[in-house]
Amino acid sequence: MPAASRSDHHPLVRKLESIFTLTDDERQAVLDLPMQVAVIEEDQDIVREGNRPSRSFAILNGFTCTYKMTGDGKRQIVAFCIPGDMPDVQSLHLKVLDISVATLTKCSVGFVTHEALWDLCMRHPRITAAFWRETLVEGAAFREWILNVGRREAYHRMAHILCELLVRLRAVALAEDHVCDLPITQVEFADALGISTVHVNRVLQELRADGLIETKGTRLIIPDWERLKQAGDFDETYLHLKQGGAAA
Amino acid sequence: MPAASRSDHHPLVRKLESIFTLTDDERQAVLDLPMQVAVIEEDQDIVREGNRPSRSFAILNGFTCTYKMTGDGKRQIVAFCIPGDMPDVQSLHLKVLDISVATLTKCSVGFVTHEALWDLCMRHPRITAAFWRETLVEGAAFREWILNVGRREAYHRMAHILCELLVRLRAVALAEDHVCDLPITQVEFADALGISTVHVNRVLQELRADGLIETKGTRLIIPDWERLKQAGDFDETYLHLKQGGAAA
DNA sequence: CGCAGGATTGAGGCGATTCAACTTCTGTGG
DNA sequence: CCACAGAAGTTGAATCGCCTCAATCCTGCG
Repeated sequence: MPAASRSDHHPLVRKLESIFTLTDDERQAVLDLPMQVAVIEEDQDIVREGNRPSRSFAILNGFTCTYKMTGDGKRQIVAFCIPGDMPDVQSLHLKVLDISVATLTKCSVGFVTHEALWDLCMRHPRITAAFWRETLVEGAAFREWILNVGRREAYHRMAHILCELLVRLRAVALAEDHVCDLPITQVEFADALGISTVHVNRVLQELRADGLIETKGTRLIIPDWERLKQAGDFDETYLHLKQGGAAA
Repeated sequence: MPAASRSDHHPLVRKLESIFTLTDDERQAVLDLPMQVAVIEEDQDIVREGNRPSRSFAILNGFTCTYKMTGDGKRQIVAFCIPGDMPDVQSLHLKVLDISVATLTKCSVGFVTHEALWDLCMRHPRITAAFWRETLVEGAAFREWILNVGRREAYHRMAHILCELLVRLRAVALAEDHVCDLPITQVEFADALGISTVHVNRVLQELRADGLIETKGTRLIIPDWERLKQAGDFDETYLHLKQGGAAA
């Protein structure tokens, strides 16, 4: 079925299908969503804290992060977003954005008006439920992030975030078993982990020296997944991924 | 109207009414929710990470916190929960809990089965939307928490969390303008802020010395709200409270 | 009165920071 | 194909914020 296979390429359909099986009616409604695609260069803000957007967007391609700033200009990245994510769904309910979303690489994103999203949700309660579920999963990731930043030392913190990224990338088929492309600079890691760039560098060297990771440019290779997991005190439960259904 | 005034005491009705105006039908559906009330002593876990609960609960009275633990036994509190909050709604969608919820004081909590909640949501899309909105607000608080722990020094971190608590307590009429009862020990603050108890103590002393706070037992008095806000780099936008509608 | 949990204090140590220089990449234009 | 510029990554030294350990002091309460 060419139609069905094409719909699999729609990021929202893919995301929703990973949560529950859509009826034809529901799938069609999602496919009918008017989506405006835009390409955005590296290191650009897509939306900014304080904005009052009238639409949300999904990452179709590329990496982004959501971040906040302190009054004295220090940045904290609170999440890395990968294809399929919708970093600012919140704006559907909350008038003014409390975060900014920036591209880490050149990205293509699909904008959908709040009006269209609302309409979709009101007609399809199970889709609303799925979005709500996604918000809850996102919340779980934030909680783990707090634990990571609050209670783990830099070395373990870094190991943990690398584990999270690999597992999430695997879930959207952007990573092989223990290899992935990670276009994240040390400055960005620093802002994500709440430490300095200098220290990120030192910690990465330690991880390399301990044989837990290898890097070639932006390519990350994990020679010993079990030991990295252990170093990062990582247990993927909090990501609430569908068990089993990663591949294919 | 005695009926209406009584319904105002229902924590969920109150919460929902703070988001949008319920129809009589919706209000009645919430009031009809079968809720099992329980009293739980201080320092008890209500639910634990790894549990698979078949019901969620609302805090009717008292303080709780949600927390996570690292593998080596360090605790990180990720949120303080006050009356009206439902710390584990997530369990409605996510099978296994990624957090524990513990009482800080003796609490009364109201349990509602997932079945009843699902039923309510499926019949009343606007109520689903309101719950979803709550989840988004909770997420915003987590993000700010990450920023706080990741990028602010202990002194400012503490000031910030005190600001958040006061504002949230005011919103549910549990605080006067600049005074509230805060039954949170220094150990608990330490676990919330990601610092040691000793340091919590020193930071509190600094805040007192600077005239930003006063404490009498569990009573917190804020002599200079503006300066405390400034010290905490606090801007309440992220709490997404209905503007205006605090008092009364 | 005496106990327990919470709060407080001091001293020494470590993790992480800052600052500043230096090196290595990567992409671009001559 | 090489030269160059800017970004990213690396290094060392001095310093600071916060931690740990351990003792002490409260305060409410049986």
